[in-house]
Amino acid sequence: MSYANQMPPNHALSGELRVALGQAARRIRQQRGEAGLTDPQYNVLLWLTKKGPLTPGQLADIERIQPPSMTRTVNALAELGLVQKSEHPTDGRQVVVTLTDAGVAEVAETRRRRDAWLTERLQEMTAAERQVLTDAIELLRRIAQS
Amino acid sequence: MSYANQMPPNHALSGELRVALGQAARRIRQQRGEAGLTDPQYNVLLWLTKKGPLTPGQLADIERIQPPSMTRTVNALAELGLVQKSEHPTDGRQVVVTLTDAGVAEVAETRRRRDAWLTERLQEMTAAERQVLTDAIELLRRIAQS
DNA sequence: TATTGTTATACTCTATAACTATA
DNA sequence: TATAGTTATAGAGTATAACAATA
Repeated sequence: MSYANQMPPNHALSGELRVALGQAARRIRQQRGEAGLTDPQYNVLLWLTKKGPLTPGQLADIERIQPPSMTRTVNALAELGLVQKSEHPTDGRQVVVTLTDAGVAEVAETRRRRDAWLTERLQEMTAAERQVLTDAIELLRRIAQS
Repeated sequence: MSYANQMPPNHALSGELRVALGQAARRIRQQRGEAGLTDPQYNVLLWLTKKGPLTPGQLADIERIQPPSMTRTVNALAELGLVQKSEHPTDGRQVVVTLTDAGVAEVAETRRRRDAWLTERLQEMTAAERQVLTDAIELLRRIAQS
């Protein structure tokens, strides 16, 4: 058997990609500063920044975690004063999560700190390499959302 | 200000890449089958497959976690019968972790199961898109190892 | 009856601090 | 005294099951 005129088997790419993704993601995560927000907490603030107020259920769907997990994360952010929970105007079952001013400021500061390390790594790369990663982002999003 | 003749600022790429990486990695992780190994457990088996017997300390270094965390993972694998802990031949302080036959078989089976989902996603992509991800793997490794 | 969110409970990963055994 | 590994303890994320409130 030969693989002439054929890409390497997808399962080989799959295995390498999966391991590389996992290790890169963890490495980046390790760069969070002391006393910084955890990954799930920061992600929630990012979504609120991007989409405006959301319910816990919507946040759980976006992050693909179960509602009880999101309850926990939102409560932690509320205790930190970074988000505010309020009643839904028309549906008494729902809760609306809104960024506070402190939350907005925290997003800016945390983003700066957490991206700093990765930005340095990217600056060590060539423009062509950065382009590969730029192209990969869309594909990674597709994987994440499927 | 214009960005003509200039890449998007690296910090913008950094933020998008970080989020996309994290979400893709988590999505893939969610695909582990029931009763399958956890990520850290599987990673240890992979390293042992690749490098042969290692000490807990070496495994902790490779995975960039603290020794107590690795002790726990190795013990879990030992209880599952997938690795064996034995004395170091010359240094009584050290421990040697070796794959058992069951561990070797488990690696093959777990790899197959965990890669299956991602392989499907890759097959939905074009050859050019797969090439982007193939190129990205090396860059992700560089990020992970820096 | 269905939906939204929470509480209760449990498991895993991770970390730091303190301890044991060996070099 | 330094190193390798473990134990003790704690914090965070995640999940499922059961419950309350509302639609």
